Amino acid sequence: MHIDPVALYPALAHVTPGLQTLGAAALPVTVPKGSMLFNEGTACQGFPLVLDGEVKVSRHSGDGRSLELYRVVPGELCLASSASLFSNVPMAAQGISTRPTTLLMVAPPVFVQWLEGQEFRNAVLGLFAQRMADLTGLIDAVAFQRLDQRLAATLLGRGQSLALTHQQLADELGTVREMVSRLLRRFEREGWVALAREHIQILDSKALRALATASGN
Amino acid sequence: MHIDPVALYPALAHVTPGLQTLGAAALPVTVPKGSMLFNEGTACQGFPLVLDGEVKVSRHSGDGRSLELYRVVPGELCLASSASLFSNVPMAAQGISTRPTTLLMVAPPVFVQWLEGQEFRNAVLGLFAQRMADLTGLIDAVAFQRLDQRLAATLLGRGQSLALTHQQLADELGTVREMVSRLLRRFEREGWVALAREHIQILDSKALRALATASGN
DNA sequence: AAACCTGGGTGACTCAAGTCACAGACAGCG
DNA sequence: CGCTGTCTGTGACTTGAGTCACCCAGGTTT
Repeated sequence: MHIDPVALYPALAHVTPGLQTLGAAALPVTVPKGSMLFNEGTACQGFPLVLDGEVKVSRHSGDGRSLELYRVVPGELCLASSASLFSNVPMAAQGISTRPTTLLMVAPPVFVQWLEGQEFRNAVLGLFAQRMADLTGLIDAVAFQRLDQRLAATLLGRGQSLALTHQQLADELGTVREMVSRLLRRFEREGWVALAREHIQILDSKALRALATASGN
Repeated sequence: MHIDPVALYPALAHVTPGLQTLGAAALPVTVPKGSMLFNEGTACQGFPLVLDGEVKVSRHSGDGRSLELYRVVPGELCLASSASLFSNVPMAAQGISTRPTTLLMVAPPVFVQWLEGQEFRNAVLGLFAQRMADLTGLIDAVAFQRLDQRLAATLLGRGQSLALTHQQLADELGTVREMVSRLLRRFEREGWVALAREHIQILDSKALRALATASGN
C-alpha cells in the first residue's frame, strides 16, 4: 500500500527539510494490530505521524481497569511523545494500534526543524488544542455523567453495526464487563440495539442519542 | 506594583516584535479577585500571560457542581484561548481569578509572530504538554480514585494552614459540600487535621499522603 | 435584642457502580 | 464428538457518593 503523507498533512508540503530529501530518516513503518507503540514508562523516540490505521491512547488503573483517552487517526500525530520532548513530564499513557497501522516516524531534530514552518506549527498547535478539548470533555463525562449515558454515546457514530466485545467497551469507558453487559441488555429490552456474540446492531440511534445527551433527568 | 515580564518568561527576551516596542499593545491589566476572565461560550480576545496572582480554570456541570481543571500561575499563559485560535473547538471552561491578578494581554497577531522564535515556541509547546499531563492525571483521579484520597491530595502541598470553606473544596473536587464536611470530620477524628470555620490545619501530612497515594487498598 | 446569613454537622435514605460467583452459549479443535 | 477457552447473562450483595432535611454556631445587621 502506498500513501502520500502530504495528502494527509497538507502542512508537510511547506516543510524543511522536505520529505523527499529525508529519505531513510522518514520511512513509513507498518505495525500489526495490537502493537504497543508506547507505554507509561517508556518514551518513544520520535514523533509518529499516523498515515493509516488507528492508535488508541489509554490510561490504566492499578487494578484491572483501563480508560480510553482518545484515538489518533490518519492526519494526526501522537502528542504523548511530544509531551516528553517539550516538557519534562513523562506522559503516562499507553498507545496501542487498534488495527494494522502505518506510521511515519520523525526524529526529534527534524520535528523541531519542521516547527519553523508556520503551517506545520499551526497544525501541531491545533492538534494540541483539539486534544485538550477532548480530554476536558472526557473529564466532564467521567465526573458528571452516568455510565448508561456514556455507553450510549460511545455506541453512536460508528455505523449501524459494531463488532466489539463487552470487555472492549468496558475498557473504553473505564468500567467492568458486567456493567456493560447489563446496560446493553437494558438497551436491548428497550429495543434500541440487537445483541449477538461480539456484535452490536444499532436499531434506534435517536433513543440512544436522547439518553446520551440527557442533562440531568 | 511593577513586574518584569521577562523575569517570569525568559523566552520573551528573544521575541519579535519586542516587548518594549509594543507599548500600549501589551499593557498589563490588573483584575480583582473573583473576576471571570473567560467563560464556556465566550472566547477571550487575546492571550493572557499571568504576571501575578492566579487563575483557576474549571468546568461546570448542568446542576450545581463544578470541577477544577488546573490553575494558571505567574509564568504561564492561559491556553483556553489558544485552543480557539489554533483549532475551531471552543474550549468549554471557565477562568476565574482566585485573587488580585495581573495579566499581560497579547493580541493574537502578536502572539503568532512571537511563535516564530524558538524559545517562545518551545515554552508554549511545553506548557501544552504540561496541561495535557495535568488533565490526564485528573482523569485518572476522577475515574479511579476515591473521594477521600482525592481530598487528602488536595489538602497537601499548600502549607500547614489552609483558609478554605468546605464548599470551595467541593468545587475543586467536583462534589458537594456534605461529602467534604463528612470526610474532613473523619480526618479530624483520625487526628490528621484540625477544623475551624473557614480554616483547616494539617496535623499529620504523612497520614494524608499515605491515604492519597494508596493504590487499591 | 432580635433577625438574618453563612458556614458547618449529621442522620436517614436512595442510587449508581462495582464485586463475587456462577451458569449458559458458542466457536474452534484435537 | 467432547474439550476448552472466550464471551455473555444474571442474581445477590457491598459500598461510595449524592440528596434531603434539618439543626446549630457565630458573626453581622437593623
